[in-house]
Amino acid sequence: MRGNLFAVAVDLVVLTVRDDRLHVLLVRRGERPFESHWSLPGGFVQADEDLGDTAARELAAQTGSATGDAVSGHLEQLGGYAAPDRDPRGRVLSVGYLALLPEVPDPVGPLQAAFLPVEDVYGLAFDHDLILADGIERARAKLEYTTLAAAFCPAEFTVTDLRRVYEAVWRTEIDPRNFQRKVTSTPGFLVPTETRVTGGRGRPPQLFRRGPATTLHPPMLREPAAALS
Amino acid sequence: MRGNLFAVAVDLVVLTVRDDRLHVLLVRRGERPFESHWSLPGGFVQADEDLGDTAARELAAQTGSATGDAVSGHLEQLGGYAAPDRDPRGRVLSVGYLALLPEVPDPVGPLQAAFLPVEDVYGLAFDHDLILADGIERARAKLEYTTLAAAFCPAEFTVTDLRRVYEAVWRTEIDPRNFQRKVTSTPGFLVPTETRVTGGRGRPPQLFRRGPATTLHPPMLREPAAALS
DNA sequence: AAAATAGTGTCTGTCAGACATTATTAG
DNA sequence: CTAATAATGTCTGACAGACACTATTTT
Repeated sequence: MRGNLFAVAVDLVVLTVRDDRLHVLLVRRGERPFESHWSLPGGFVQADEDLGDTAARELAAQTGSATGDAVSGHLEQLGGYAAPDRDPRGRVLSVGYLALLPEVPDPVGPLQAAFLPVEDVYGLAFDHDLILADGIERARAKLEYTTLAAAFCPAEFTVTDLRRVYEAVWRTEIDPRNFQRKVTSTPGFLVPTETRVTGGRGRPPQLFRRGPATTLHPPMLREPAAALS
Repeated sequence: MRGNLFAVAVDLVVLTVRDDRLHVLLVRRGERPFESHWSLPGGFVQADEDLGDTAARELAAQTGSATGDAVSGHLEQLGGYAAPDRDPRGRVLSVGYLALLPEVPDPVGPLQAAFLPVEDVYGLAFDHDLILADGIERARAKLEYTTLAAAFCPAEFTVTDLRRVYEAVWRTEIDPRNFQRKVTSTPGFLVPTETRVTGGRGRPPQLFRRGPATTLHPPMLREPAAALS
C-alpha cells in the first residue's frame, strides 16, 4: 500500500443565529502553530471512529452535549481539505463538518470559546477561513430547498422566528406575508402546537414544531428569480 | 499531534451517458483485497498533491487524458469516507470525486476498465457501492439547478442531445417542447453555433456550445412539483 | 409525396412578488 | 382607544405542464 500517511482531523463549522445575525463557534488556540489565533473547533479522528462519530463527539464536547442530540440541530459533512501546506506540522487532512444549532450560550470550559458574527471573522488558523466560507455557503444554499432553517430554532418557534433565521443567514429582507404563506402551505414543514404564548406586546403568535418534511418543493430562492431586461 | 495515521486515497465516480443510459467507469482489481472485483478507479494522494490534483491525475490516467481538460467534463469532490473497517489493510480514508464526461470509448491499457450501466452495478470493492450511490445522487441533484448536464455532451450538441442526458440521468421522460423552451430561454446556457448538420433524416438541428451560465434559476425539477390532494 | 426529426405556439394552473386589511393582545 | 404584533386576502406576472401545429430535410 503506497502513499503517504496523514493525520486526519475533523473541523466543525458550528453556526447559530443570535441577535438576528449568523454566528460561528470559534475557539482560541492554546498551542502552536497559530497559538492564540481563533480557529474552528475540531480534533483528530480516533482509532475506532468514523468521521461522523468524531464530529458528533467534538460537537458535544464543545457545546456541553446539550446540542448534539437528534432532535435539535443538524450535522453534515462539508468535505475534505488536504492542501499539502495547510498544516506546518506535516500532512494533515481535515474533514469539515457543518452543524446548525438553536441559540445557545457561549460554552464555558478550559478553553476560550465563543460565537462570533460571521462577518467579523477573518484570519483564522490553518485554512479555516476557507472551510468556514464553504460551510456558510452550504447553509445558505440548503435553506433554499430544505426545511433546515428550523434547525436554528428551538423546539417550539413562531413563523417570525423562522423568518428571522432566513433573513439572518441570507442577509436579506423577506416579506412576512409571502413568507407565512410559503412555509405554512408547505405540507409537513410546520406542525402547530397547542402551547399559548403570553406576555407579548401584540397578538400572540402561533407556535410550531418542526414537521417531517425535509425538502422544499418548489424551493424558496434567495434572489427573486432572474431579472429581466 | 495525537491521532492515528491514515493512508489517503481518491476514488473517482466517472459518469457518462452512453446509449441513453448512465454509465460509470469501473476497473477490475488485480490485487488483494477484493482481487478481481470491480471497483471505482482511484489511487493514493502523493506527497505534494492536493486532493483535486490527485483526482485530476487519476482521471487523466484512466481515460487517456483526453477528458481531464478544462473545456470538457467536470470534476468535483463528493466527500470523505473513513469507516474504520472499510479497508481490511488498515486505516484508509478515501475522498470521493465525481467526474462527468462526454461519451468516450472504454479505456485501453494494462488494467481491465469499462463503462457499465449504473443499474447493473452492485458488489463493488470496499465501500464503493456507497460512494457510487452518493455520486449518482449528486449528479441527479445538480442537473436540477445547474447547467452541468452539458458536461455530458461533446463540444457541440443539439437540444435533443441535452434532453437525452437529462432523461438518462433522471430516468424520466421530458416533454421536448417544454424542455426546448426552458433551456433556450435560460440566458447563457446554450450558445448557438454556425455549424450545419448534414446527413440526418429529418430537419437538421441547431448546434449549440456551452454558455457561461452555471446555475439554473429557477431550477428544473425532477418531480413535477408537489402532488396535491 | 411520405416519413422523420426539429422547432414554435397556445392554453391553463400554480405560485411568488407586491401590497392592504383584519385580528388579537397589552397598556 | 392606541400601539404593537400576528395573520389573512387580493391582484398580477412569471413560468411549468399539457398539448397541436409548422418547418426542413432525406428517401
